Amino acid sequence: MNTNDRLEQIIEKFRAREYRMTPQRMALLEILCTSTEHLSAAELYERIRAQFPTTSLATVYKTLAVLKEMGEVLEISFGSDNDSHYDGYNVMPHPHLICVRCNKIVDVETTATQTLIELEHVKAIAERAGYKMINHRFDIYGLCPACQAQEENY
Amino acid sequence: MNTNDRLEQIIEKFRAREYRMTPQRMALLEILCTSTEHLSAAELYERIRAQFPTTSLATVYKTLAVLKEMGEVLEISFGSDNDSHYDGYNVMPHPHLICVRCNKIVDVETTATQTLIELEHVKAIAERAGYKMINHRFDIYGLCPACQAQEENY
DNA sequence: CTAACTGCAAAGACTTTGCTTATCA
DNA sequence: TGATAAGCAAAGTCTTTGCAGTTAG
Repeated sequence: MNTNDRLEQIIEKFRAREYRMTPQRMALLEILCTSTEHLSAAELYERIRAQFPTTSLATVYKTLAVLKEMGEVLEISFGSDNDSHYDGYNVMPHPHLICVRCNKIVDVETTATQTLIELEHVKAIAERAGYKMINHRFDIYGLCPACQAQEENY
Repeated sequence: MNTNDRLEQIIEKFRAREYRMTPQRMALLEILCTSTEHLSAAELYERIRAQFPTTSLATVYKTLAVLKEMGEVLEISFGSDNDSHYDGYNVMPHPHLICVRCNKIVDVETTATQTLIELEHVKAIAERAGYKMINHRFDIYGLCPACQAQEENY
C-alpha cells in the first residue's frame, strides 16, 4: 500500500471513531508512514518539532497510544535499550541481528527473509490460536564481530 | 544441555573471569536454569527472597547485568509491558502471539516451529554478517479473539 | 458550542548508581 | 586480607497522568 492510501485509511479510521485529526497528529502520521526506520518516541518528537516547535512529548505519547490501540502502529524494544521504538508497518518485516553485549543492531536484508519465513504459514499459526495477525518480528541475538574479538580474552 | 551441566558451565565462566559466586547469585542461576518461563526482574527477586529474605532487587539487577554481559541470559520485552523479562536459554525458542491491544501473550507450541524456522539457515544469516548467534526470537503481533470481537463495533 | 486535544508539570514505574558494610577466594 | 559483592537509599530514564487552556468538527 502506498503512503497516501495508508494515510487516508488511518484518517478514515479516526473519523469513524470520532477522534480528531490535529496538525500534530497529522505530522506524526506522516513521519510514521514515510519513515522506514524504527523510531523512538523522542526521535519522533524531534522530527515533529521541526514543524511544530511547541509540540510536547506527552502529545506524542498520547497519539502513539491511540494508534497502538487502533492497531496502526507497533511498539517494540530492542536488546536492553530503555526506550520503545515504533513501527508504522511501512517497513517490510525483516530480521534484526542484535548484539547481546553492546546492543548493536544490524538489519538483515529481506531477500533471504522471504524464503526463511513462510508468511502464510505464520498467519495460519496465528489463526489457529484465534489471533488475527498484523505483523511479526524475528530477531537474532548473538555477539557482534567486535564483541567476539573481546571475548577471546577469556 | 541439562541443568547441572549448564550451571557448571556458568560457574566455570565466573571463575575464569574472577567473578565471585555468592549464594544470592547461585539462587538466581538455579531459577534461570530450571525455569521455563520468561521471568521479570521482580519475579526473579520474589523467588530468591523465598530463600534469602534479605536479598535486594538491586542485587538481582546487578547479577543480571553480569549474566547479560557474559551472554548467558537474554533480556527481552513484550508489547508495551514496562518491564524486561529474562530468558536463561533453557526454553526451546518458540514464537509468541502478542495482542497489540490488550498485550495478552500466548506461547505457540514448538512442534510446528521446527519446520517454520530452519535453524541452520538462521545461523548462516547471522554468520554472514559476522555475528555469532546465541538465540533468536520470533513474535507474531495481532489481535486476540476478545479484542477482535470488540473491533466489530467500529 | 463543546467534547476532545494540547502542553506543561508532576507523578509513576522500572532500572541504575553510590556508598557502606559484609564476604568470597 | 583485600578486592568484589550485597543491600539500602537516592538518583535516572522513559512513560503516563492531571489539569487549565485551546481547538476541531
